[in-house]
Amino acid sequence: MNELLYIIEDDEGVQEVYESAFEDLYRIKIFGNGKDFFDTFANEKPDLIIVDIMLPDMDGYKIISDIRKRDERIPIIVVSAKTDELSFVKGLNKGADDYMAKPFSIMELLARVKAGLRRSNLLVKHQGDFIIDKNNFRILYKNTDLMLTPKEFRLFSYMLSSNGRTIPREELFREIWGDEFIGETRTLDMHVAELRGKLSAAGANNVIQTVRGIGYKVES
Amino acid sequence: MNELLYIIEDDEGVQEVYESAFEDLYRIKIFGNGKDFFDTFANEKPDLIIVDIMLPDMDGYKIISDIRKRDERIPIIVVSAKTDELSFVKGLNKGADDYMAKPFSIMELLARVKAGLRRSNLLVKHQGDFIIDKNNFRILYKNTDLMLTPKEFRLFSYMLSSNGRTIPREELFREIWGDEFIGETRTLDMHVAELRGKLSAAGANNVIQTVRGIGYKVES
DNA sequence: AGCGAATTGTAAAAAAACTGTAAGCGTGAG
DNA sequence: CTCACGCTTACAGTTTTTTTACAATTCGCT
Repeated sequence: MNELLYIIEDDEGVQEVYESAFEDLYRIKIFGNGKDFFDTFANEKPDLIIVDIMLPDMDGYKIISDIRKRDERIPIIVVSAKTDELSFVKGLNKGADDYMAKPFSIMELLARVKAGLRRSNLLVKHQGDFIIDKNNFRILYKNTDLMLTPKEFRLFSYMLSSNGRTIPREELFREIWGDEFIGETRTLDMHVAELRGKLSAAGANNVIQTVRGIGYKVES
Repeated sequence: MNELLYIIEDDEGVQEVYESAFEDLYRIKIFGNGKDFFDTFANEKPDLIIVDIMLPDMDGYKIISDIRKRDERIPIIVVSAKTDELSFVKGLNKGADDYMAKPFSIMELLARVKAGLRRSNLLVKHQGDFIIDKNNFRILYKNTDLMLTPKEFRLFSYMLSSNGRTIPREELFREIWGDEFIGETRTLDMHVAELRGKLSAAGANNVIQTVRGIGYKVES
């Protein structure tokens, strides 16, 4: 559900800063050098990449252009301890989208990352006839707003994002309700009923199917 | 490679100041009046324009709006010897991006120009009918200063700058109040109420919409 | 096919959460 | 001192979420 960030940074102190900053907000993987990064990058693409320019085994600029050779659009944020503009300009010319000087504030970091994700349109996701608009916490079905409440929004976007897989009730509880695991109650069913109501009101029928004994499934 | 600046300024003494200030940094062309400027402007577009408001043959304001008719995005910096705020406000409303009072320091000039070339760092930002003036911590709506307090200014400029996105309350707390995130209090609502009051007093209605359970949204 | 337990759907009521607004307090600048 | 500003408290009006209670459905088993 959360966006996945790759961070290339060798300083362990700074690594910790990243970890605490993104905790609970995004999923992150931190690489201490360029090689580890590219090994993983070959198999899995993140939603955004943060690169420190000064690295032990590889030039940060080279990393940026290598990333760009393999992928045109993933947002890249350059980070550098150098205060001079030149190093940033160079990074931007290699294909980075944004830059930050060390030391940076957590707030600034979060803002940049969010901006990067927005730019790449990740906050608006198309899923069949549905559009999940995380900017405005709405879900549209063929251009009509389903007018979901916050909980419904979270529930249904989770369902939509799990391509046709049957999602166990337990998983939904865990994801949407978290630890406050609710024992015996019809809460989930109620929300599903609400969703079904709003869906069919918008002309979308049989979107949420129940898989008895397991959970629910959303046709992709 | 160097950026090209056009400067409209009749005073020869001031012209020399510009020349020495920009020497080696940017290419500049200085015009003593509006006619010369537009003759050249028809054929070649600069990266930034500096306009003195008091000119012999033509009203500086008229120049600004004429430029804007022909080009939407070239940054324009207004310069005036008038110390009153009104002339600047007028310039901004005609489409200028920034302003400077004479006499100005070379450093200030360079900073403004640099900021202008890098639109993102501009101290004056146009956002729909609003003008965010970070020089003086004001926000203008169609010629009128909203007279915001510092906190209101920070809050509303943040809201304005997030193009139509729904901003969660949490984010507003984080951005405006920082880490002193106190649990439940109506502080944010109060400031929003204040803002709404001042907005509608200025004739701007329904600018801040509340998105229940999430936060607020400012229509783009 | 019929029965019963487990599971799911639904309506209504209850509880909780959320927002707007009024009133008042403390503080610091002028 | 007085006033503007930022914040808090209290409460009312709504909306959202959960609970309760019961109906309906499914499935294994005889």
